[in-house]
Amino acid sequence: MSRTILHVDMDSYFASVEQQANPKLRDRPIVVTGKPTIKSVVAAASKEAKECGVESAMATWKARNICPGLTLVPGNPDRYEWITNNFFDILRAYSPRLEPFGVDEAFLDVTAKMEEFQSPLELVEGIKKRVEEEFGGWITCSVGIARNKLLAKLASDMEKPDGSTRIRDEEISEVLEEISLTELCGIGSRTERRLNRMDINSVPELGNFPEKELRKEFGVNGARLKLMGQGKDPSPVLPASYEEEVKSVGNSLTLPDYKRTPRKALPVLFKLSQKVGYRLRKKGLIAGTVKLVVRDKEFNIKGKQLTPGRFVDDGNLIYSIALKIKEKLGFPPTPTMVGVRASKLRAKDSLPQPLLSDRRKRKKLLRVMDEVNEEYGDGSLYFAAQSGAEDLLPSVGEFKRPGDLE
DNA sequence: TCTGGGGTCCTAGGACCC
DNA sequence: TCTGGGGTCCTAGGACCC
Repeated sequence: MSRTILHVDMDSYFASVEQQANPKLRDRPIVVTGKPTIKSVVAAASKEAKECGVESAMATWKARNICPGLTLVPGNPDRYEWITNNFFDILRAYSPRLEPFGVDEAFLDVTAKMEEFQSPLELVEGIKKRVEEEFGGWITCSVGIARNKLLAKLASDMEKPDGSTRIRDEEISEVLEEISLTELCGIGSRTERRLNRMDINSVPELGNFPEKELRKEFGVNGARLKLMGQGKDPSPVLPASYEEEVKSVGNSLTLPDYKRTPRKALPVLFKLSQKVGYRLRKKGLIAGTVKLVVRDKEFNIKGKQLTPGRFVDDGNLIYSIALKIKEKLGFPPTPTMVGVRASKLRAKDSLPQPLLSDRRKRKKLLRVMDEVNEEYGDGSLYFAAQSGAEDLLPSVGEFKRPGDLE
């Protein structure tokens, strides 16, 4: 029996959430960015901003240029997470087989639910009505309906915002003829280029290509690619809760021009390490592996990781491990980005508690620091020792207000 | 005025153990 | 005196997604 799979995608998600939260932003072109500076990039654009041509991932200066009067809004991750949880709860009422895909999308297998409805579209109308009731019409979603995840995802993109699109089985081959390779989720620009080199330039060509040759070029992925070319996707909708097992926690930052030297990058790395440590503690996790990532002037990314044989959740330790890695990896003369990522995570309480009171004091100290930083903002309080960059930290008598430190 | 920041998964090779 | 094959862990790098 054929399955009925939905892909539900929130429209202009972060921007809609901000407009819902703040009436002053409604009906106006806004973009949500990481930091509201001209140097950053658009994370989400409101539909008013999209109308003037603003797209996500566009540099904010460029968005400003094509859309005068654009308002930049800093993101509020906690708010998005909260709304996302409400959103997923609505969907779960229709089927427990919900697979979150990013913060604002999910696949839903409603095959079993179809007996109760005349058509999938009727079910989708129900979902949309619930979403509207919940969020006052300010946050809407677009839904794709098809026999598998690949096609449902494709369909949800076809009519936006607030659309419902169904790809019926008999329409599949026609749809596949009309789309480009990269419109299939899983084929990016690199894969497209490799396919083009094999003289595969359309989705049907991919579907008809000999599997053996695809395997030769792409390994096990070759078989999957061929199926994609035929609009097939046997993968199940895997139910998982939204908060479920994070695999890694990392932070990175593109350096402003004046910090693009190894020496000036170190304090940034130090702060990123503290942030990673803080996030781990907040989640009650400890990490077995630390990875240092740097990007050079040519935008090549290099990373090196280390598994030191102990578990860490302390920014200072993470930083010192990062420094150790740096000795081996070296730093490009002009680093343009630095990042730290912690992986091999496990729950903190899965480790035996330390016996030394010294450790306990340190734990307490870290907890107090976290509270201060929560109150006054990231980086208000941190260790000066071990930063490897003491000279750039405020000296005694030069106390700075939170937010002054960069 | 180039090109953010958060992640995930996969592969391939090397080390090490049995 | 030479040396197979499997399992597991670690690491580097690539590709992709939102």
